Amino acid sequence: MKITYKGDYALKTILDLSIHYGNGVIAIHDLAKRLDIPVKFLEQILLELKKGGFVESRRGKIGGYLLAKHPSRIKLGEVVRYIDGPIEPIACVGSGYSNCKDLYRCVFRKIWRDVAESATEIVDNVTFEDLVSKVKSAKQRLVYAV
Amino acid sequence: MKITYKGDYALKTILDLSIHYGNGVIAIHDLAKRLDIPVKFLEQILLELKKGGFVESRRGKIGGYLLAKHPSRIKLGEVVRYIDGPIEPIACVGSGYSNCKDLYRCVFRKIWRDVAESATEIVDNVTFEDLVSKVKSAKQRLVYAV
DNA sequence: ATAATCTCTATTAGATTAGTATAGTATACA
DNA sequence: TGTATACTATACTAATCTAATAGAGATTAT
Repeated sequence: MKITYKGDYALKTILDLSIHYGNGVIAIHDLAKRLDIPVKFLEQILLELKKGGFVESRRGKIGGYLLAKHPSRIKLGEVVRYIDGPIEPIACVGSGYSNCKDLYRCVFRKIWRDVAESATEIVDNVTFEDLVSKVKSAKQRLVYAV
Repeated sequence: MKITYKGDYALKTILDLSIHYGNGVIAIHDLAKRLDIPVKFLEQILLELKKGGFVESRRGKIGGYLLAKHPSRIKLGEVVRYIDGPIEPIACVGSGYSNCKDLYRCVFRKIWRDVAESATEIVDNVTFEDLVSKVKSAKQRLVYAV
């Protein structure tokens, strides 16, 4: 399991769209500015997120992007798996490897599977709605702190 | 957290040496044959494991490698961290990032830390002695099965 | 001496990743 | 109906990482 730079920003993109959920579309230009990454790079991320069914787009002059479903219906784990692949420390955990040749590997596999399961349990138990409320309460604390 | 090919074989190397613990040194040639990887590649792995204090070596004609400590005193997690780096899904979990600039990142960081902690708990709770006994009982089952 | 073994560093080939470039297509609106 | 603005799609590049190879050297039993 490795979250890439692209994956990291895919998550931040969805979080941003979650925060602005219900306010219509958001232009990629604004999104890129807030996330502080190149527009062209973000384009690729958004295209991939669209293919994955996480976001929708409107073309044309007042076009932009918006979430394809309510933030409460998008799990953190789903997005991670879609962008950065299976949540496993090594590529031998999933099915298709059950008849592994060497005993050594098998001894480790059980452990990697445990690790993958515990990680999955964590990230599949967090929705973007949860994250939005965390962002909001963090902002709240900031206000009081000042 | 990503176990590389090299890391995978570093673990298998230590497991092999654990199985043969107490029988003196093992020549790299034999090890490479059992693990089925190029000798030259294994050399680098062993050199690194030596630097990490996991194995010792004897030079000269009847030289070879052996574990530097008893298999019960080597945790799986130690070796993983030494060869493949910190057990984190993304490089923003450890200390040194506590003053992160953007709120977005902070919201995710807590989760990546949770993931890292649960993975660490698993791999730090397994010693190579444990793995050896698993290998042995697996072999036992094989015998009975035939 | 010499053969067998470990030591050390450099190099290469391929894959992955972040980022850039460019030529489109769709739509609102004057 | 023209045009500005936005999304679509694919190709390309530079940097980094990884697996693997190469070769010269150091140590030790016999």
